[in-house]
Amino acid sequence: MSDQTTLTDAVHTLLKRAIIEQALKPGMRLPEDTVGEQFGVSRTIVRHALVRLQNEGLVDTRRNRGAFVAEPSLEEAKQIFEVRRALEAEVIRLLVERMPSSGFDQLESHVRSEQGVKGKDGPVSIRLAGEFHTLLAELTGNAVLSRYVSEVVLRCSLIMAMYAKTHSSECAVDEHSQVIEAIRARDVARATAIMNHHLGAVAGRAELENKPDSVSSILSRYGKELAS
Amino acid sequence: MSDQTTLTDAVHTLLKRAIIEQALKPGMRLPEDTVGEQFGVSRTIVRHALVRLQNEGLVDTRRNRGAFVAEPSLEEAKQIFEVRRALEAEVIRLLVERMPSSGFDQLESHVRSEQGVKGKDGPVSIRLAGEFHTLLAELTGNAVLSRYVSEVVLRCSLIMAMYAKTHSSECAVDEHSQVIEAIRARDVARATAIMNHHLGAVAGRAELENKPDSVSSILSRYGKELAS
DNA sequence: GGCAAGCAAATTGTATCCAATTGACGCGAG
DNA sequence: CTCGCGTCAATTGGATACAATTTGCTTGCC
Repeated sequence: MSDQTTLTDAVHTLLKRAIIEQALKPGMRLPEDTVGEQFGVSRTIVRHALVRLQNEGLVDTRRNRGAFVAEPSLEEAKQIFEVRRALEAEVIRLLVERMPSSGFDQLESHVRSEQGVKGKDGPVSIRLAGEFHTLLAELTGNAVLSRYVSEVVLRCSLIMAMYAKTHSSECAVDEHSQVIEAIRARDVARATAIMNHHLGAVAGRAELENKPDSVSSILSRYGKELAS
Repeated sequence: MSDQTTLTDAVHTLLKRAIIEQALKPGMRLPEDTVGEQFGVSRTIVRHALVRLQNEGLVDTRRNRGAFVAEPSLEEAKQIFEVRRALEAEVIRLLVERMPSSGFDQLESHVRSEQGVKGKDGPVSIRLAGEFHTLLAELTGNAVLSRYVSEVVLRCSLIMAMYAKTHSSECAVDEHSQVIEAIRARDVARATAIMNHHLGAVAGRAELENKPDSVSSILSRYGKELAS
């Protein structure tokens, strides 16, 4: 997968990183030829990359209008967090049951990386916070689960980019350590509780900000009057 | 989504149906221009559809080699069932909590459809059995969850196509009814237990059939002798 | 008879080209 | 002054053409 280095993969990866690091902000347009000439490839490539990003829920495309960085509505955000909670609970259950031998080392090493950028709210911090969860999922050895977790984590990054003022990474790192410890102690209930609290805090921080809901979701409540 | 009727969507849908109904069997090649001229569209469209199918795990593509209907290994199959169990457990939890008003009617109506084709092991039976689970997921109102369930259900259909002699739909229909009843009674534990048993039976049936494993996975056990 | 090198066919990877749809601007009527 | 309509630029949707890579087969050599 990684060495299957077609141009489409490269563009896809770059765009993905640009989106989750908030270089490309939600709602921003992504014209195919602009992106294409930026990377020095043709529209065909960009198009394929955009199709994949759309499947991952990171961009929305509207027919004959173009692609935009996705703007998840609050409703969508809730759904994503709901799924994420369920998936990560499964991850924890599996890890308590069968954490690979080098697993804890990798996790602790990652947490140290996170602590290394503690305080800075830059893009690196955001990416690392997400990658902790992705790493956790990969350690289950279940590629399907890992892919899904990766997707929802990325979309959550996008949500935080929209609805949270700051990523507040300091509490996250602590909770990451606590999760590791609970898993090491084979305490499913505690690990799940911490994880739920962790995600709940993140989700709550997002929802408390009274950012305007997406336009389409607002108008959908008024559209019925014109439906006849 | 449905009225965004681009050609890519159409081809994607058709190929998907052809695969899960086993008209296209696992391992079968899907050359872009063959498929293209079959549907009367250009390779561009087919390629987009194939990219999407690959993301859904229904086809494998190898660089400069082409696309093949996926042949999930037993390992992959186990992973998919693992994720499916977790996702469907979440579906049940959510439905017990917030089943929409017309939900039970839709479910019972669907089960009646399934009973209508009872006994026939044709493609229709396979599709309906899967759609029950998809419908269940859609009733949660969570589009993300619904999409993931839909994906794993489809991949499970593919797995059954490879590893199970018959789809044995008669027990499935019964268990579907039992799940509905348990949800109606708001009994999460029972509903989950039935669902796990249901999926376990399906998975077990797949593994007990000693169908040949995928070629690469078989040969990997013999390759060592020639490896030097 | 088996094996390696090389050639030819098939298939994908990428770029370019034409057509169709959309949004915006400007003009004129009320 | 505002609203509706027509034209036009911009952008995507789709098809075709060319290049690169792989595969299988043929051929010649050992």
